[in-house]
Amino acid sequence: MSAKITIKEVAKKAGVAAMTVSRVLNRSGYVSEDARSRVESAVAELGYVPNQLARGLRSKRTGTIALVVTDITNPFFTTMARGVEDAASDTSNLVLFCNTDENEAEEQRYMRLLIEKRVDGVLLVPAQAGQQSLELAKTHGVPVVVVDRAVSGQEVDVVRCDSRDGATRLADLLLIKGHQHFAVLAGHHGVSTTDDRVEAFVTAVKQSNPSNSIEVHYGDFSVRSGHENAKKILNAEPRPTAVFAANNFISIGALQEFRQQGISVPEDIALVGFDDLPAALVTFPFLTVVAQPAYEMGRRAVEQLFKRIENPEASPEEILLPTEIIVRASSGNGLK
Amino acid sequence: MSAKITIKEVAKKAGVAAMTVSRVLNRSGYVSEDARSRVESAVAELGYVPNQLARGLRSKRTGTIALVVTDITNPFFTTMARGVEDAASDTSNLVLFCNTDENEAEEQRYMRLLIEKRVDGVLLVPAQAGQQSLELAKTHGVPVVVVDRAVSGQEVDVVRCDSRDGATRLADLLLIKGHQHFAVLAGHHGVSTTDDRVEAFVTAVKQSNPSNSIEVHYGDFSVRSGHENAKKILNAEPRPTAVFAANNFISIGALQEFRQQGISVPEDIALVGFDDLPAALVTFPFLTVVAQPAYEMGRRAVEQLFKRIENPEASPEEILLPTEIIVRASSGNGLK
DNA sequence: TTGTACGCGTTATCAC
DNA sequence: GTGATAACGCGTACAA
Repeated sequence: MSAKITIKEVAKKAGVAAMTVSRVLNRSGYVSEDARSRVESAVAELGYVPNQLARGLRSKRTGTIALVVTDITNPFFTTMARGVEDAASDTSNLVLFCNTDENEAEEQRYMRLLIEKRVDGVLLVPAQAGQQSLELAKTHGVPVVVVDRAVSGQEVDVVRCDSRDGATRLADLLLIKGHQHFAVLAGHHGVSTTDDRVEAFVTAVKQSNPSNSIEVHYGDFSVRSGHENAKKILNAEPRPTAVFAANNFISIGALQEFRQQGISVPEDIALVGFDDLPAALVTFPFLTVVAQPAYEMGRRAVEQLFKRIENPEASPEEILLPTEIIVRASSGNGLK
Repeated sequence: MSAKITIKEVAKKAGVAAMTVSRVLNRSGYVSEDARSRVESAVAELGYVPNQLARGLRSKRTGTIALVVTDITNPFFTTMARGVEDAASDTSNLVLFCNTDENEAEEQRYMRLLIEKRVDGVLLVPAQAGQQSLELAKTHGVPVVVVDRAVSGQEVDVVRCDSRDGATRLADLLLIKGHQHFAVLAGHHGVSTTDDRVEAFVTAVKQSNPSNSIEVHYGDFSVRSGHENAKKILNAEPRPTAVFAANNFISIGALQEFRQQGISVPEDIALVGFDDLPAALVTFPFLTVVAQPAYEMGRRAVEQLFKRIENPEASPEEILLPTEIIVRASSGNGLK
């Protein structure tokens, strides 16, 4: 247990000043070849590892960013997290991850902890409006990039997909197949992805034919919510023939509920949703979905964060990534 | 953009010394009610957030731990990560996550970065033997708890499941159904979970009847590996009637391959494996598996890490968590 | 109960 | 090219 080696001991061993060691390590300033090689061997011999705490205290850079999501357990966010970590790793940055469970108080608690840690920046999937957390970050000069969801009235970079467009395409798909009675299994009211998807879907359905019926059930982005709201649909009159689930977990919950009740998809009811399941997790690709490029979203968000860190004064950007509609069995062949 | 507030400014505003502010914040030492309340309002008014870098530099505690896994994208590790984060969050600790992709060089690179950051401890799923990383950590006095996999010849805490026991139970299940020709789709040779599972399975099969046939195909814990090795099985002579996949991804790869080739599971071939898929991700629970308590493993590992941090001299413990065998359709009803 | 001096390990600054 | 010095923001040790 070599007592902790500091830069001074390396300096002494190499016969130079601490400052010279620092210059070698950071490739800053001029150092003679001779001194450089002596420092390098001293570092190797002593097994010296610089202390990032001290470094960060002076240089205001910690080499750490944070990813705040609602639940890493959702494969959409897991994939995003992998993209984030890969991109961060390219520049030797490390990533802290936080789960808010869609809870604003938790989000703010984490934000405070992250500010304490002096992270270089934060990637935030806002639990809801995100106002308070964003203010907090701004007050303390911590760069933030919002991911996946939009926020209103905030000057901040956003990397996300166009939920309206995706929802519209799913609606069109179902309308072409002749459906007239729809249901939407939505997430939390007030979250941009929920509101955008619901609004676009409803609009498309109503524009196609004002006498189409459509019921919207809010809940949250969970399997349980999918179950509960699917149950309500089955008792509705007229019973919807096509259902739009606002995310992957809701789709799965609904599918499970339908199966339990002996309702066949797509024969008895068509089902479409947002967010594809990773190919590695699924043996029957079955659900018709709008797939969002989660991995790419993670990478792009990191790139944008680094740009923001480099240039804090640039005006905020909103980056919209393309989605892809993948038609599979669950949307059916249309009404008979 | 309040310039950065320090403890001194809080002190001045409250009319006390910085030290008193520190005492209030850390609830250490005596502080009069009067001073305390003045400090508290000053903190609130200024929106002061302590600097963990400076704090950690003095106190040798950063409130950060790390989780090093092979791939967060594997739901087994995702679930574990959630357990880790929840447990860490209970005591306001933050978690750094790293993906090694089963690569030892990457593992060591991360370990060095984590030492630089002076994390309080590391939870490590060793890519392979883990020797070098563990030595590195020991040299620098960083506590480590090994998770999911065993390591040999190292004095270190380990939290994992009994792979031998699980593999044996799966073998017994298949043997009772009358199978005589087996195949194992294994992971990397040299990883304890691979070796334990293979060895226990082979032993059980051979002990039951020495004339049973069994072929073992090594690869890695990926869907691709499942595909490739499943292909080899189908060409074998005699063709195995029962297959044991060493983890969830291999199971899925094999299942996909069988389906593509028109082979029915379990009618044509029985399939069992390690690691259940989260209920939230699956609409047909189909695979017969040995399920490991990933979430619990994450929590326990954190607890053990904190114990180790508290008491670095205690002798290392190996904690074995129970597994559960879940019998579903994929193991079939036995040979006709 | 409160305050002062000092040091944690590093880098920015300015001299040589 | 290189080094001495101060400073980053806080907590430990001790004194008052």
